[in-house]
Amino acid sequence: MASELIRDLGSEGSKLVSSGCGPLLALPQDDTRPLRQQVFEQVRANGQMPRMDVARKLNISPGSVTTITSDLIARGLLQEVEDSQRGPSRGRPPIALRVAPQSRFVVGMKLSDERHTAVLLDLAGTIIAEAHVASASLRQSTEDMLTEVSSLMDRLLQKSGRVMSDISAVGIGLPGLVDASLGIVKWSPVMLDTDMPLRDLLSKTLGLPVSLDNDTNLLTLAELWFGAGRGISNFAVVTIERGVGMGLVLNNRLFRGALGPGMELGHTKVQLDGALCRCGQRGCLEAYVADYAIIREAGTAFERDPRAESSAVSMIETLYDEANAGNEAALAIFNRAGRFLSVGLANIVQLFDPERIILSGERMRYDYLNVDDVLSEMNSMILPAGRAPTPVDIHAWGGSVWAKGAAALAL
Amino acid sequence: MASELIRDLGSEGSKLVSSGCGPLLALPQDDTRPLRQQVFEQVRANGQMPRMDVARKLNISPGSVTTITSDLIARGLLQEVEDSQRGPSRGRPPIALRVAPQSRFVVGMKLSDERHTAVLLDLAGTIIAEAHVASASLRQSTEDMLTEVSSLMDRLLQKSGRVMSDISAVGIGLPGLVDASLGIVKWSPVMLDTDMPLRDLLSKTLGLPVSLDNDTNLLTLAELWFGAGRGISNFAVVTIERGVGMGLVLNNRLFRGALGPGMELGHTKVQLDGALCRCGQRGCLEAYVADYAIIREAGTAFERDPRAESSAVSMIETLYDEANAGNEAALAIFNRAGRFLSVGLANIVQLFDPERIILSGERMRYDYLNVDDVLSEMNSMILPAGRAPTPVDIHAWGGSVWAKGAAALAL
DNA sequence: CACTTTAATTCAGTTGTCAAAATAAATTTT
DNA sequence: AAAATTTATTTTGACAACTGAATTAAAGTG
Repeated sequence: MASELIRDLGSEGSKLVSSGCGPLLALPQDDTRPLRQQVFEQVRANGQMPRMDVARKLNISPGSVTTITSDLIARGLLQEVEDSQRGPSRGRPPIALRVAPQSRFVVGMKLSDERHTAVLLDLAGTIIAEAHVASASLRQSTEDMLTEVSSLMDRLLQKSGRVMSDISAVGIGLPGLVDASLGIVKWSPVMLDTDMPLRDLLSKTLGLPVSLDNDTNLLTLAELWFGAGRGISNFAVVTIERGVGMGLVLNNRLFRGALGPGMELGHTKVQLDGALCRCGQRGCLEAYVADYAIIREAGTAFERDPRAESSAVSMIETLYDEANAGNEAALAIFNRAGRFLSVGLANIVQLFDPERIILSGERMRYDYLNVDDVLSEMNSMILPAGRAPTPVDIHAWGGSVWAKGAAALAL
Repeated sequence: MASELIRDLGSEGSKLVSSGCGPLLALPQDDTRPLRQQVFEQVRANGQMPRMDVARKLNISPGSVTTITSDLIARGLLQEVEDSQRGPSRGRPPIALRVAPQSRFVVGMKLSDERHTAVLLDLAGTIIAEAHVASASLRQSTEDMLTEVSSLMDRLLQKSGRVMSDISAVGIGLPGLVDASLGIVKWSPVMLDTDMPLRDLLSKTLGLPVSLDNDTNLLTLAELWFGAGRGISNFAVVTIERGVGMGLVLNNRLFRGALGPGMELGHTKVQLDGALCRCGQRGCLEAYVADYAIIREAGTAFERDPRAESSAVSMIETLYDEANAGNEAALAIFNRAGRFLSVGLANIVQLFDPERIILSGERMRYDYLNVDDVLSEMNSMILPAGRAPTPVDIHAWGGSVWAKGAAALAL
């Protein structure tokens, strides 16, 4: 049985003569963006920079920069900065370039079960306007979703005083399993339908190009574009919300995984035959760290009916207050969750060796789990002991961050 | 304390106006190999292919292919295939191209504590010759190592009838922590010295360009170039030998991690406060799956002195025989190791979502751990349950595979 | 034998980039 | 103040890489 699977790699020598060697690079992998775009991205990344700096940074000749930038300026994508204040220096003063703020706009949206958020950004990444709309119900039909997105868009345009034709692209994120390349929502907690080609539907409804992705990936993109991930090539973003999610940036690009719905840190196993997870399996990280896990523990410890309390959040807050007041049992619950989180983070470090880990989520959550303890425990679990500890950032975000990531997706 | 770490990402909006957005692409990362090399790699990957196919595959004009290939042929790197047998078809028959087998050679070496292996390959990846030399002692001084490598090279040249100047490059792999980009051996079980710039020393000794890397990465490269990894963009290679290691290919390229010595699957935690690992921590995967862990268990179960047996391998073999003979305790030991291996593999899938996992190691090892059980258990731990199971290949390799990977490194 | 089909080559033309010279705008030196 | 220096940008001619269309080559088909 099993031995049929086993092939002997060493004995293939004779076949190789005709079959070649080396990776079968399936893709022409045109990673080389045209220089025009590189120049534009360079200017956007720096906010503003003079032509010579662009030339030096990209290792191209100043002449090329002049050619390219004059073209970009003519198209209205870049503009020269007037003031360009600078200290006393010799030589002709450099004229900084920046992305023309009013040239194009993109919209980012985040759909959730409570309310949808949208932001309008210019190409420089500045927020021009923001709008919200409450979602009618926890789970919606596709049609209702399209309607709500439309009305959200209308409200955003109205607030900003722009019209539809000012918008170049829309990025949209929602929880669940999303195939970003095909634009299909395989399953989402906010949608009734499954396997829905939502991107194309939205694109037709709005009359604009739409990008679609998972909300965790969006948050990762937001960190890459606007947050602590800028300038870092490899990092992981861990979110703790209802579940535990992860986004990964490798080589300055969001890594979406190869086969499936992406990375599921929450269902990484941290204990064989461990606590029962809502996914039905045992020992998942989520079964120790997520809010329902904490509530479950509290219910056992204090014999409370989980359904007696009004909401999960308030229940955890009550528990947290008790822990702070010196209740040993409550404290133990949070400590245990923190220790398992340490395991999960340490495993990420062992497997990926990222330059940095960014913990992202509601501020509250990190107060619950004692951050310092989690980090020191995580570092104690990493080998070799002597290595420089992987830095961990903690970002508590406002509601619009997801939407900003969605806009980045569109850009 | 902790709260100082916490920044509010959402409130940074005002600063962004001048600081730009988008990833700070620090790297000029000129990923665009010259077209000449792309054509060559295409031909090498396919073994042989006519010019028109190259043009179609790379989306370049046939004219360019003619220009480039005639140049490559003139340099002796490519040659036309005479016979080019083909079925009846209309039109001018294509003339296939292949890598000229005798044009250049590379050498791959694998250093270990028992013996060193070297292979001589031509540019098409065919093994021309193979040589071994026993290593004098388990751990060596750098000087002794250089001497041994030299004599290994001499023996290889003698066997193949080539001279030093026929060789273009050398790739060398050894266990331990290796910084491949700097060519420095930070620590290795086969070397006495640490932080040794072995690559440059070897390069000076041999008078050839040398590449150096960790042996697990080498094995991964071997899979990418010659094995099951060809044509797959994202996969993981898991090795079970003395420890448990992993190599990762992302986007057709070996991923070496960002900060440290790379990926350490063996010290991934699969159990909080679990079994003691030789690294001093608890709950490492290695502490359940590695041979010393199995021996330790056997010692406890049967009250055998681990030092009484002659060698670890023979002890495990004895235990395996007993398990097959129906000894419940022995069987339980292997089953437990297998279950923890399942956890480790499932975690890789959850975090990376690779297209495929390749288990690589001595054939024996996989007979011990019941492969079918491990795989089905692994799949049962992956979410969502409905997804297509990640295929797992098992490769038992001969001794020269590592060395072939080293040669790939050189190519 | 003319015609079709496919592969490979030739060649004029386009494109993108660079190196070097020229120009511009400031500061420092004389 | 004029000249020299320094740095940024633009202009220019040259070059190398690649393309597209036409051409040649080598087979099969009717």
